[in-house]
Amino acid sequence: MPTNLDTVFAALADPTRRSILTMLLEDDMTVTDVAEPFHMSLAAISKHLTVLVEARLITQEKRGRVKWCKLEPDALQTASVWMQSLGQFDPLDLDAFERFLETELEAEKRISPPKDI
Amino acid sequence: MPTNLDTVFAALADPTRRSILTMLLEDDMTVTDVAEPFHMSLAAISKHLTVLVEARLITQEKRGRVKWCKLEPDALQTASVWMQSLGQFDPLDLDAFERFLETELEAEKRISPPKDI
DNA sequence: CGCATATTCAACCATTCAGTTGACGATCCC
DNA sequence: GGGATCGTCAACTGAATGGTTGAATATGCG
Repeated sequence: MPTNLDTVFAALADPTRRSILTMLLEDDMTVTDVAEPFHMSLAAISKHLTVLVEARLITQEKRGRVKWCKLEPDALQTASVWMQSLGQFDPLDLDAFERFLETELEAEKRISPPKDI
Repeated sequence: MPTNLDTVFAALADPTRRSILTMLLEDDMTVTDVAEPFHMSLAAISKHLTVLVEARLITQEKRGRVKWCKLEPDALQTASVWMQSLGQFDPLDLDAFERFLETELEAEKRISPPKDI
């Protein structure tokens, strides 16, 4: 019985799925539009999207022939808080947290969406 | 060529490994001590520890016969910042972030260390 | 030295995962 | 109705994962 954290982290462990999430950060997209930049079959992308849905990282809504994919960032928060608890600073200590953010925003810049990360 | 985010998230996707990390949050431990609460072979735990080392989530240092495992939370930060960027709030907006933490600390309480999560 | 402890290695097994291809069900539109 | 498009399903493959057991390697100690 995989827990929520299991599925969320497993979903995030794949670079294709992380790319999809960053693409959806910009806008909602249809399944074929999501698949377009990748060199892999539509079926493969469809499977990736199912993984993201089951991790509750996205939702899908069928309108007519097409299915729209929408980022659902709430599921990230449990995982994010879990990770912060390992970061060994008190999440309520915002001073420590501000220091953490200052040092870590450099690292973020090194991450370049929408390509594979 | 798996990237850092690949290995970090993959490492976090396993509940045994997350349990190990929370145990190490309390104190450094030897390999056999880490293995003790789990119902699985020492070799299995040794493999899990290797995964955590390769994700740079822990370090190991051999002193005499025993090998000490130490939490290395820095590797979490890249991943954590990546997740925050998906959370759609500006990490520098601490007001928004404080609101986020208030609502999410409940969720954290539902996570009970040191058992399997 | 010789034994016990600590950890890893090697080989193996079952399961899951990421991808493919081809067929199929919906839906839109002429 | 009939053709084109959108998306999933089913079956398959190869590789990775999580676990086992038994042997091997270090190291500490009497």
